[in-house]
Amino acid sequence: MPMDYKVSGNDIILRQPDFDLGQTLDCGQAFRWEEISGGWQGFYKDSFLIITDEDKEENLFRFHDVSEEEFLTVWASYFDLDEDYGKLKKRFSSDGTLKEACAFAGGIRLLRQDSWEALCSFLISQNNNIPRIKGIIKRMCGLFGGFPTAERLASSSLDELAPLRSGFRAKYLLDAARKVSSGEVDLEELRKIPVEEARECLKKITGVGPKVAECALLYGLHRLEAFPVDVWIKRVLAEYYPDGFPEEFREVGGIAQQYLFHYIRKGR
DNA sequence: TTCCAGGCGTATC
DNA sequence: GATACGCATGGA
Repeated sequence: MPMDYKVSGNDIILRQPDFDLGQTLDCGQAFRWEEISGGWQGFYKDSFLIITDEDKEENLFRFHDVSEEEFLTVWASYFDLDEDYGKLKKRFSSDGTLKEACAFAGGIRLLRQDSWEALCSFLISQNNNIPRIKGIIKRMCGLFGGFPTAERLASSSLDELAPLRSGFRAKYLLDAARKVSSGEVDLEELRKIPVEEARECLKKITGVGPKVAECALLYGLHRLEAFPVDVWIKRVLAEYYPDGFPEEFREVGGIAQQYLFHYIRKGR
């Protein structure tokens, strides 16, 4: 499916069905986006973006002050524009619950986030709520002048992280920073190896259990077979899938999970 | 005031 | 291997 976009002055105009900014950027997968008039602003690594709805009827979006090269090399990947979500949703529609979830919020896309940032984000997410997760990450970026690299974080102390008010999670961040910066956990390598091995490798980090490992795999490494189960997904599984989640969707279970998560929280 | 939040480490059985 | 409890913080 060729990408449908054009250059407009300093901006890029994209035509993209199956894409809703709020549903995608505020559904608990990424925590560095904030709503502005007509759209959203946020970061991928150090790249800043303002993206607005250009024409909702026509599925048009405006990427502000973005060169064609930056659009193609950074944002097209970040927003997963190569994936045909229409086709995915069609596939999911053979299941009644998933059909409902996709009908409720069919504009969700699975972002291809930075692996290190996603790992940190979901370490912070544990036993926490979304507004506070955002607050902690915002304070972290403020403290370090952008999202800190693993190396930078590894060279800091618990005292330095105190202003984050991240509670017991601060020590987890430091352990992750040490193991990633030393190469003991090689995040990029985890894209290639069998998912079960990648899971076990991530769990070497203190504070990474089953849930955080799945989130790091899905949101940071785009391992679509990862299926994070939190309290909300537990409710979905208990209520709608008492015999287990359908095996036929397992290879893209992470995307299905994203629709279901949003649906159970906001959709009924 | 008490409960809960995209859990995990530890102790105990 | 299963289950119970504490953990930092702050909003509801």
